Amino acid sequence: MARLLIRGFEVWKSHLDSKAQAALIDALRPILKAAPLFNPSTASGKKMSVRMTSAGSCGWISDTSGYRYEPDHPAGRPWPAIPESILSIWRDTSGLDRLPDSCLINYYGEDTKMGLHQDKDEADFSWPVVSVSLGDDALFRMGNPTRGGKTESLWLSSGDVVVMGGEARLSYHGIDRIRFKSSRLLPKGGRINLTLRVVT
DNA sequence: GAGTTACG
DNA sequence: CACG
Repeated sequence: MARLLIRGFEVWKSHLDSKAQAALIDALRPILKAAPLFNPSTASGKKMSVRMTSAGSCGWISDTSGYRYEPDHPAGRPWPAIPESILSIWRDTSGLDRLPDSCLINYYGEDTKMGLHQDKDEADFSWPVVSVSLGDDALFRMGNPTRGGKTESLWLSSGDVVVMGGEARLSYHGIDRIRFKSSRLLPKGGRINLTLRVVT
């Protein structure tokens, strides 16, 4: 549907219809079984409210040792492969031949928030980051490449895709609020965000 | 350091 | 009292 450009963030509203969204949830089920969600902490030892896991050749990890990409789930097994249905969202929205190495899977519950941050643990910032929203609505905040200054917020809903490339690739962004049970995609409520990245 | 809160 |  509509494509908005806000501070360099490319927002594809309603990119995925409800059938495609349901198919993605089905594709995620075996991944979450093989690589269960875990509750990370920041480098300073504070618990994050989001729960996460990954698919792909590497996954983003945060613990008291710091932020990095690892080839294995904390339990020791390699991350599951990224399903074709997810790779095809990357192709459609990025238009690139190169595929992402990593798909971070974040689960947001009723009170989960994600503070303003940059995605900067990747080797080459010329590749965009693609973010897929599934489930409950989320208030997304978009800032600037440096801390401070004005920000703009936008409600993201299930099926929306955000592409962070170019001037927005290193821009601060975060999630301020979840409208719990605003969507019926996940019967128990909550939001799943998929973040696709070229890491290496 | 992807956290939390105060404050205008 | 919601927002930045």
